[in-house]
Amino acid sequence: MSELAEKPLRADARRNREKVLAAARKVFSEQGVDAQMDDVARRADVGVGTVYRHFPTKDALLEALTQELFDVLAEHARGLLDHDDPWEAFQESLWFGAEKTAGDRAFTEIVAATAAPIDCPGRDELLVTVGELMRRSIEAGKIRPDAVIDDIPLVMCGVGSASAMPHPVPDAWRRHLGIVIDGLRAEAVSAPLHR
Amino acid sequence: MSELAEKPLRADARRNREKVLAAARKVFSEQGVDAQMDDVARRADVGVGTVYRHFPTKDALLEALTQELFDVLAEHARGLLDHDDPWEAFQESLWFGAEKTAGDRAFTEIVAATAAPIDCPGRDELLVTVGELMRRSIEAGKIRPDAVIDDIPLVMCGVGSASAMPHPVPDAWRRHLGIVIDGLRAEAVSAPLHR
Amino acid sequence: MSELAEKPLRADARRNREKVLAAARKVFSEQGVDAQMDDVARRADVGVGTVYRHFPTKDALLEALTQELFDVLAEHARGLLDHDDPWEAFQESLWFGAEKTAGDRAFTEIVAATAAPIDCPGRDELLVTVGELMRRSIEAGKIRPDAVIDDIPLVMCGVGSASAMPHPVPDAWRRHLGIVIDGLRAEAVSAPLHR
Amino acid sequence: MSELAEKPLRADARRNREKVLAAARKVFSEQGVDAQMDDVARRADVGVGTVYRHFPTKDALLEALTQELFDVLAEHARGLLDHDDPWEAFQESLWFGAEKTAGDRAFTEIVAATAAPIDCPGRDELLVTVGELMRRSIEAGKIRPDAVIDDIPLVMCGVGSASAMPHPVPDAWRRHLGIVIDGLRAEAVSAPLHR
DNA sequence: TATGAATGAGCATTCATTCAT
DNA sequence: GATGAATGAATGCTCATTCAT
Repeated sequence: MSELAEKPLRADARRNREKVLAAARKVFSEQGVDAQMDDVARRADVGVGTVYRHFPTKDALLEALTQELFDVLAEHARGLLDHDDPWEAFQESLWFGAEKTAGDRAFTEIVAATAAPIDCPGRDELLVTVGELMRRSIEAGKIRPDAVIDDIPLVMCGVGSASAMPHPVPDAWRRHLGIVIDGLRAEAVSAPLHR
Repeated sequence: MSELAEKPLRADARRNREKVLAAARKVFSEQGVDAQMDDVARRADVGVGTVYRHFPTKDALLEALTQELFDVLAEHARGLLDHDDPWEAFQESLWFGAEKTAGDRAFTEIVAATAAPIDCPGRDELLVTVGELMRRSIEAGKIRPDAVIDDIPLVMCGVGSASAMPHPVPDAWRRHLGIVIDGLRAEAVSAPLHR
Repeated sequence: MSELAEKPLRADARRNREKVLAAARKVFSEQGVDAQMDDVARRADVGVGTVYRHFPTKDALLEALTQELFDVLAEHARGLLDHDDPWEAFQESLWFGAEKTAGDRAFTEIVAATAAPIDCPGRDELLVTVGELMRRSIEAGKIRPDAVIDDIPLVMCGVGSASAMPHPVPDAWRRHLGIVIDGLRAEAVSAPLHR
Repeated sequence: MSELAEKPLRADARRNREKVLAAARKVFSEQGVDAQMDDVARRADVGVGTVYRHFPTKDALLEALTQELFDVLAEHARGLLDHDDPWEAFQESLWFGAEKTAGDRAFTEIVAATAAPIDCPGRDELLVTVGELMRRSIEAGKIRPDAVIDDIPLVMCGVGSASAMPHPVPDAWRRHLGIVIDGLRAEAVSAPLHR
């Protein structure tokens, strides 16, 4: 925890790193991964050079952003492992993830792997944790037994795409998630999946 | 069908147009909208000029591709309007659409509006028809009454993204669609949507 | 007249050649040398191939056009050699040339050599003839003795540019030519040229 | 001079901007407006990107070049407004303009409007000033009373074309201008212009 | 260290010319 | 011969990344 310490980073440097990340979050979330590094720099009110000092490539920046988001989600999900009701916890993990994610164009593009194949470290960790909540919910008879964790990312693509629809409907992603959750309930099974 | 008659097009021209369309279908579906026109030309085994003769801009080509797909789906959906069981018909329209669409990167990017705002004429027509099937299914008590047609495109984004996942699971999209359909059933309602 | 005969050319072929020339005249004179071969073909109501059958390259076509014009001018100038008053004849040759030439963008570009260095056969012949009229006028004491034939082409550039001015003034070229002619008079000499 | 202050521009940036302008001046003046941006960059010994950083489009660069030239001419002409003898001043403005302009292919093409309709801000200002010198000269009985300012640009086309003639004669443009000036004298009038 | 100017490979598009029908 | 579709080199412009100040 301290051995690894990657140079404490001067105070102003850390501040700049944060400014860049914040700007990048906004810019990429609004314009998608095709947004330009110059835009990020401008939004952060620093020179491009500074952006590159902290993140060696555009992909690295995107990865940091993605990682950061996955970390927040994973952290939250881990907290839910202590929840009494796994089904409640599972749902909450989805709602939380959707909330953080809906309307983030870059994130959606990356998750849909539509964008360049950026490594999503943190993704797997999140999925493992949510997968555990899922397993418990299945065990508790709340989720259909044939559901698997890989079903979840696709849901998130739907959620993410909501805000980009031609005629965006507010809360469209909430409707979507609601439907999917209902479809995941044990009672919902009409036929085994993968017909 | 005959009134508009846009010049019958010489036999070889039509053949090339088809070659270009086929190549574009492959290239864009594999690499997404960022694929290059030169790639399309190479794949079609023609010069770029030929691609441009048939489609004045890259966007026009993409639009043609999209339109074409929507047309197939709309046509199919229209045929389903005659089906006895609207719920069966509705499901079939989704399965058909998903089948045609799953794994098509460009289409997914466009539908998720992640890509440049390409006009999707045909999209609305498809939605109107599927919307009608939906309405009838609701009336027949098969689909939850709070479902709306705008819920569908989000599903398709999930379907489309399936093949692009880091560790693609075969039939992932089928599982996804199965779950969503179960979530759309009238019996599935657990709480009104849009909590 | 017959020995040289470059293949009599079938009637329809000759007709096509004329159609192409007429179209090219219009198109290039309106749009300048950057006009496209396809435009010429469309205006002539033939395929590009036909244009190329008669003129192997764009430059050849442009050259034919230019030649044709120079021929008309030279022919006219030759006729003026018989005129009694060389000064009258000289002026007439200029007015005639200007009339034929004013407003012809391509011709002006070529004469101003602004355009690709197209060979102007015929140009020299014209200049020789007009030069002779000039010489006689000088001899007759009408034109300033220090004038030379090379002064004339520059005048024609001014004439040609008139119609392309931002706010074209009708008859602008006539005013220009009038001024220059007055400047060429023997009485006009204020100081030797080429100060 | 200070209010508009368009960012002082770093020393190296200004230097490069000058290098680009100088290169562009040479390249376009030699090869005309069809010269390539890459050529300009190569001549300036910078990357194309640098050219584009300073001038967003080729047209903008051409416009800057043109503007710059017009500014020099207008400035010079304005200085001549103080001259005692308007006729001397008028002539001087023409000689000065011709000197700066002769042999500049791009400028000639633009002035002859042969090239794409580039805005020539500055052109009007120059003409207004020279027009004033002209008016005064007419008033002073030195220039023919029927001359107008619009007669001047045509002269300049002749001047500009001189260096591009097939067999360029040194000082050809001087001869041309000398003739025209003589034609503009009040004594030169033989018949009203625009016969 | 921060800045933003410089770089140049990359890509969409045009158009003279060729050639199959 | 005529047609117009096919070709592909050429060209303007972009943007991730580097580097001088």
